[in-house]
Amino acid sequence: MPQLLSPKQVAVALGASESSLKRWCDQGLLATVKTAGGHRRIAAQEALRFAREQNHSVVAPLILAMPATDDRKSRRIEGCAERLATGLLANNEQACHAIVLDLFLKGQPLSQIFDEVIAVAFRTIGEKWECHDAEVYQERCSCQIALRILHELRSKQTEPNSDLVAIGATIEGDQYSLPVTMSEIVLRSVGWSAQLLGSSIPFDSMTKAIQRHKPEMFWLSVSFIPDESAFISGFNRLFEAASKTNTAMVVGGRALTAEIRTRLRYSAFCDTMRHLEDFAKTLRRQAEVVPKKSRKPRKNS
Amino acid sequence: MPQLLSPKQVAVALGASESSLKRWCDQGLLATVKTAGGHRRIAAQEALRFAREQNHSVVAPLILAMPATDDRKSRRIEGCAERLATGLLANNEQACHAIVLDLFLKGQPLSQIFDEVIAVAFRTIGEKWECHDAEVYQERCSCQIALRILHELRSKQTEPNSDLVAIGATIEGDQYSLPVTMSEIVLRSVGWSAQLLGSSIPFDSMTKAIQRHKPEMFWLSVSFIPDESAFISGFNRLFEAASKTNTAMVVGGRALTAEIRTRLRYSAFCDTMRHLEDFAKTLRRQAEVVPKKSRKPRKNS
DNA sequence: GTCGACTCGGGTAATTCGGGTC
DNA sequence: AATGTCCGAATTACCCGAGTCG
Repeated sequence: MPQLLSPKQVAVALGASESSLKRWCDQGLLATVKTAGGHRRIAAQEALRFAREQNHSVVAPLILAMPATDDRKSRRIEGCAERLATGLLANNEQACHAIVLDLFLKGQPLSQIFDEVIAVAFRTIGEKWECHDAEVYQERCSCQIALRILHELRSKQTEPNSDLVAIGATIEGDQYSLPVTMSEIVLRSVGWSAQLLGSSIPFDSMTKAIQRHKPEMFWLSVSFIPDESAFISGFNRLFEAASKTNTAMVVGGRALTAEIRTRLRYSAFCDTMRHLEDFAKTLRRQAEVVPKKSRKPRKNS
Repeated sequence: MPQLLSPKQVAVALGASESSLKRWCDQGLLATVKTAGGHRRIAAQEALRFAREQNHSVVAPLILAMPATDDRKSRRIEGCAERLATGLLANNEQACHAIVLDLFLKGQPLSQIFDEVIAVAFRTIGEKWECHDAEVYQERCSCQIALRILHELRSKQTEPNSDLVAIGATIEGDQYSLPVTMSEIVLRSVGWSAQLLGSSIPFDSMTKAIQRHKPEMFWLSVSFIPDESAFISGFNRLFEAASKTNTAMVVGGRALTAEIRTRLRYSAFCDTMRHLEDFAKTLRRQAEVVPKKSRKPRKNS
């Protein structure tokens, strides 16, 4: 059975307006089938044929070529993770781009896209890797693609001008930059001036950063712990330093097992990006009620 | 994914009249696609390319995905490295962005921007770090900013559709992603379908990638060598595998001292991005003379 | 059955076409 | 030789109230 697309989907795929598409259909340039109610439906293959024939270069052939950009799947967030994982492993950057950007433009909260699509996709890839169904380089390559997508999302955010500053990092030896980058974007999306230091930062340097910038929040994404005892002592020293500047310490990451957490001191532990988002919102509201130090006046309030 | 612009949009972006634009398109100076009704559509990347190489510096209000330019400062490449280093250390992302993108827009070759501005700036930062004038986190943070700038540059390149494939990576334990990312962009700028696997890839997995994709080139950026003898033996095994698929092995990076190089086998060693660019051009010309395997016919020849 | 998002027709304003001239 | 302006016809984009889809 042929894949049927709505006029709008084909329109965005071809980079044309819906009206133009309508005309083209009525002129017979594009074969359509009609629903009982008279709505046009275009077969994916037909759209591709038309694209090649007339336009020769399509804006987003991926939307047409990708499996099941059917209404149900593309609109709902479920299924996207699966399609993203497939796209990443196939090294189909355009398709991956389209999936995530679509969700973003549809108004899905970033935290949800990260938790339910990107994180899930990488969990899938990780499982495949463990079963030797995927190569190391595929996983790394997927990270590169995801990182580029994240950077694009970030560039679409409004520049934060809040006086609430958050600083984030990963610990020395932890090279997983994806989660910590997602955290930065989520924090920026809820009005924080979030600033990612980068991956693999020694605790000493984090301390320096806290002392120098006195942020309202410091977040640490921990995906890998090279030396557990060194981590615990280093982290707790960092917590001490953060207390002195009234900096909330937030931690997260899959390497923080319950067992390790019992030996850490922190302001909040976040399992997901949504948790982080909620905590950041709470903290912001509180800060607005109790202004501190040299707070600048806000725009309209 | 490639954004299509109308002739008028491009005309105002370039500060020319629509008629001139029409003529340029018909002359073949600007690649266009046509709608079903015969209207021209120009890819944003194509317009950017044209602006860079022909219409240099006559770009007025490129509000189309490029930041406003500052003629005074950005004209000469000298001094930019210094300003970039200052901007990076001050964590002034916008300024850094403007410096690099201005040079790009003015038509500076990417290889030159990388060699003479970005690399120099990071050398400066490295020196400051050694003198304890800069913190580790500042260096890492600078890398984050630079990476975002590189990703933006990459997104402005025309999508490679060459059948010359290059694959790149850094070795396991080498986390310096800046140089290898710059290499990818340079290769793409001279018509290669360059594909970065990522950082810290085991030799075994590189071998798999070569065997699976049979690229015309494999490049390795080596900024750090955890284990010298393991590196040498691993690399030479990789070279063997590459020979079997007729893949040119290109290496570069500051960790490759003359002493180590004597114990390696490779097709080319590149000290700078310009070297890499020149080598890639040479290889491409050769490949065009001696077409291989299932080479597709090129557009007009 | 409700509901939000989408699509239907059709009408109108804005662009773009090709070509000719300045 | 190259650019900018002007023209009638054709094409495209945007808008609206009613109806359909999921």
